[in-house]
Amino acid sequence: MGRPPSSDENGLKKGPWTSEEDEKLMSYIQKHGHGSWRALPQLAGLNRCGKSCRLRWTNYLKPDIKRGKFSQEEEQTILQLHTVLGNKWSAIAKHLPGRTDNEIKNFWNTHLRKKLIKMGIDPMTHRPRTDFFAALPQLIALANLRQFINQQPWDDHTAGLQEQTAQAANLQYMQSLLHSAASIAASPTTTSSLNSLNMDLEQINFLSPPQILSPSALEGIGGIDLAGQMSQNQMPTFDHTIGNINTGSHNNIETSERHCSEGENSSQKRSFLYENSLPPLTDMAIAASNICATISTSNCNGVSSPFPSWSEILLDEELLNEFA
DNA sequence: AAATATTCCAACCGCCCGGTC
DNA sequence: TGACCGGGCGGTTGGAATATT
Repeated sequence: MGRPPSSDENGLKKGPWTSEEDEKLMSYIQKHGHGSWRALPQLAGLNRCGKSCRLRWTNYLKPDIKRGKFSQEEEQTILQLHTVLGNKWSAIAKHLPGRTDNEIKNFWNTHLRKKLIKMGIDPMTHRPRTDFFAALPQLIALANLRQFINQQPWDDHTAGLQEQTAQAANLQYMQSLLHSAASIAASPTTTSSLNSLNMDLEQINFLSPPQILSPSALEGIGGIDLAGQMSQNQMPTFDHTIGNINTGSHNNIETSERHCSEGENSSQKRSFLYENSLPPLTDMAIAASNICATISTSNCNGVSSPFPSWSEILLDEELLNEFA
């Protein structure tokens, strides 16, 4: 692993360390301490630069280094510290005995960062991502879950359970909507103020359940051909056998798009939906705001919904406190 | 079974900062 | 005061290992 063996312009070796080199470095430092890193290689009989020796020692050879998988506690600690410290890996490492900054940095980049993105959280701000599209699969899935629950032939014994489940689904659905909306409102880069957001939200009540989002309902939103990109079989479904929601994951979207014809700006549109190619958050916030505007001029005036409007949800103090 | 893609992580790179002269 | 040096730091690279097609 790492780099191929090579040497720099001074003839100093680069690349992976051999066990012989490790042994030389360790025995020298154990006897004399590292002292001046620049002088160390010559004194220890190593054909390496001092910097390389220092990195090898601090990241790998130091006796108190803990190796292996990160525990749940360590993971939580890193997440919490990253919220406060950002990419200050050495500062974070000080709170994790035995872990090096390099190891923490790698763990962040390979695991935690991706994990947060999958959860719809911006890894840099630790806030929910400020776009509707990131939350769209979850929103659609929750809407469909609700419909699924309502359509089931429940008997008297399960009616109570149905009601509770439906309430839970409603609550979760509204919470997701609220999160998305609040993120946009909180974004310093978005152009829509809370007032205009409320206005927009009132006008997109048609998205409230129990109406199920179909590809045709999504067609044309914000000039983005979602219907073409999310084919019917990628729409969220409820897995009856294991009780899981198939949200029509980003991977599904990506796969389905390979079979779609490439329309104008299709690659640009596609990038909107990719989990791992995140567009700038500012763009997404503006796009979301544009979508609201587009919807408000083109859809469902006067459609009544048994559910509270988004603005009603937003203005509900009790709910706000609960979700705060 | 082979080809291809993705993940992982040790090691390197280059910038920056503080200490010394 | 500015040049130099040592060391620390975050970001990036690239190849082995592993997973997927």
